[in-house]
Amino acid sequence: MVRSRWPELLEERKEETRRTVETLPPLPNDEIYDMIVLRFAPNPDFVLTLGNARPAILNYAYKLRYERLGKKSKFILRFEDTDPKVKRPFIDDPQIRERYSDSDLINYRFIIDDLEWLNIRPDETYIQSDRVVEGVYYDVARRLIEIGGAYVCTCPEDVWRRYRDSKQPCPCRSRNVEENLELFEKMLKGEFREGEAVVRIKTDMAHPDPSVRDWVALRIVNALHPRLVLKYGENFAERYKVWPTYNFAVAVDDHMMGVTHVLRAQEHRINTVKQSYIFKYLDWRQPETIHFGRLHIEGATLSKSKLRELGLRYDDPRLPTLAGLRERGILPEAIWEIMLNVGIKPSDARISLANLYSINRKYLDERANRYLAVIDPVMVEISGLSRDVIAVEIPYHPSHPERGKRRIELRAVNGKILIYLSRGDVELLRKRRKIRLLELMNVEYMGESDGKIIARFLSFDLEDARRDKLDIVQWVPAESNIEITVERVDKTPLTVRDFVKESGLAEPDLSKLRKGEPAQLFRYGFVKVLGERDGKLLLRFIHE
RNA sequence: GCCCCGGUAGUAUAGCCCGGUCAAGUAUGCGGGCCUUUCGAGCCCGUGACCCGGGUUCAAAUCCCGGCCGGGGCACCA
Repeated sequence: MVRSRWPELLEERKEETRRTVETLPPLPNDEIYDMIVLRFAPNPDFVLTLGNARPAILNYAYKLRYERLGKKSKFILRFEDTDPKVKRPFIDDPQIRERYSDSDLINYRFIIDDLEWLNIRPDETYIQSDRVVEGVYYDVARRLIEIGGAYVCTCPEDVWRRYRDSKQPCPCRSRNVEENLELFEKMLKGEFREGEAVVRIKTDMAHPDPSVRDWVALRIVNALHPRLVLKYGENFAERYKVWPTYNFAVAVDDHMMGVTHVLRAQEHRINTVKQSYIFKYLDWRQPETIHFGRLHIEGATLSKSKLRELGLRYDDPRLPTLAGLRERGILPEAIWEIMLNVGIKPSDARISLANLYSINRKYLDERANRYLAVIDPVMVEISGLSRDVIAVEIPYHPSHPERGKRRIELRAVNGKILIYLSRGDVELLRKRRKIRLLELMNVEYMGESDGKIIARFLSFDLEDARRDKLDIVQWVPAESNIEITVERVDKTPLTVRDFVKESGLAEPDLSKLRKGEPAQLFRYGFVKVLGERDGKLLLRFIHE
């Protein structure tokens, strides 16, 4: 459904971002590189959130920026899944698992889907767990050991911590190269258990930040990697118990993949320092690094672990995951615009919903056709008609007459027609006495009888309504209409199981919309079609 | 506690590197008006900010110092 709309979507967004992508400030030292290589490196322990959209979009935006400036540029997607224990790449939801089979572990697939939705298409994709199997990190570790830049440390963790805190080297630091190589091979063969041996990078035991002091490059993890198990089986996965730490894998990969610029969140600042030791030892050029602030969104957390704890489906429309926002009716163009707007400042940014909605509305307004619908309907009888049939033709979109009109017919019996109004508008009618029914006629309030509102026909003429400054309200014919239910995400707190729902009636034409398509209900707001349920059309409220 | 980074209107952002053109631009929000057969969109007007205190200078949002506030890091997580 979304896919069928995608082509035109693409065009529109390109038009929009083209300007802004080019207004991004140049990256440091961009002139010394023939090709600008950027990367987005998520951990597949959950789907992407709005927070991840910042590095994903910004990195990709720079790729586009340089390409448009006639410079070669490349965007790499790299899955950083080197901790099979603490950050297991898995969402344990059988319903989701059914949709994706075999070797495509769902998170990897979902992240690619999220990026595709944002129209981000990586030039290259790598998965670090594959590279572990290829031996990439082990090879570099051996080289570092050989040149004395790394050593195997067999101190118990608490013992080492004491050395570190007192800025003293531990005895392992002075082991010779041969011993270290031998110990490392023993690690790989499984002769040590988790915690018994690690490979450390020799840094500076007096470094002011204790975490920089001889940090761990590889360690033994006593857990099978879910992806390797799925792809190659347990026996195979069993062989890989030595895993690189984040900093080691990143330094190795950034270099081997030719990454020239790293744009990441400021929480990684100290990691740049840690990684610099590897670049120096191996005489590699360290990528230029830009750290931007963290992202917050009004009314939600962007912490993956907290989001997971909520126990909701990853694409629940209340969640600030990209999948959730997509379900909710936020368009990828809006996410792009917000991210480009926020930019690469080092300070944190808090996105307000009003802002997000306003940007989203800009794109939605173009696309969404207009429909008549009433919430909490009240029947109104209008008398005084002299025709038997009253027909109106309402354009689908006020700014796009080329989209055509649909015809709505009302039959009068004994000069009377029946329609529905929203309860709120009935109040308006009582108060103002006279009102205009959108595209239809002007009526006057006469009273009530049998729970029915009685009104009298005044005229068809719009000019009369204008002259008398009548309020214009939407209506639905009593004789032909469909039932609708609207799920209000905006009114549903995360702690509540069921969505707040509103029910009403709409003109029959609304049911022609396909699943996933947006619409605007006059004077109500933008909605998205979810499909039919219990004989009613289920809609999701997006925003006003 | 230690170490980094930051602080422009309600929110986001431009300007800060290379002091004057900034009595600070833009978007959104809010108030008002116009337009429109929607309380949507569009158009117009208005509202509203340089964290505080010192210093340097003829001149500081921009440079320096101190304070305050906010964020991040201090893992065999990423």
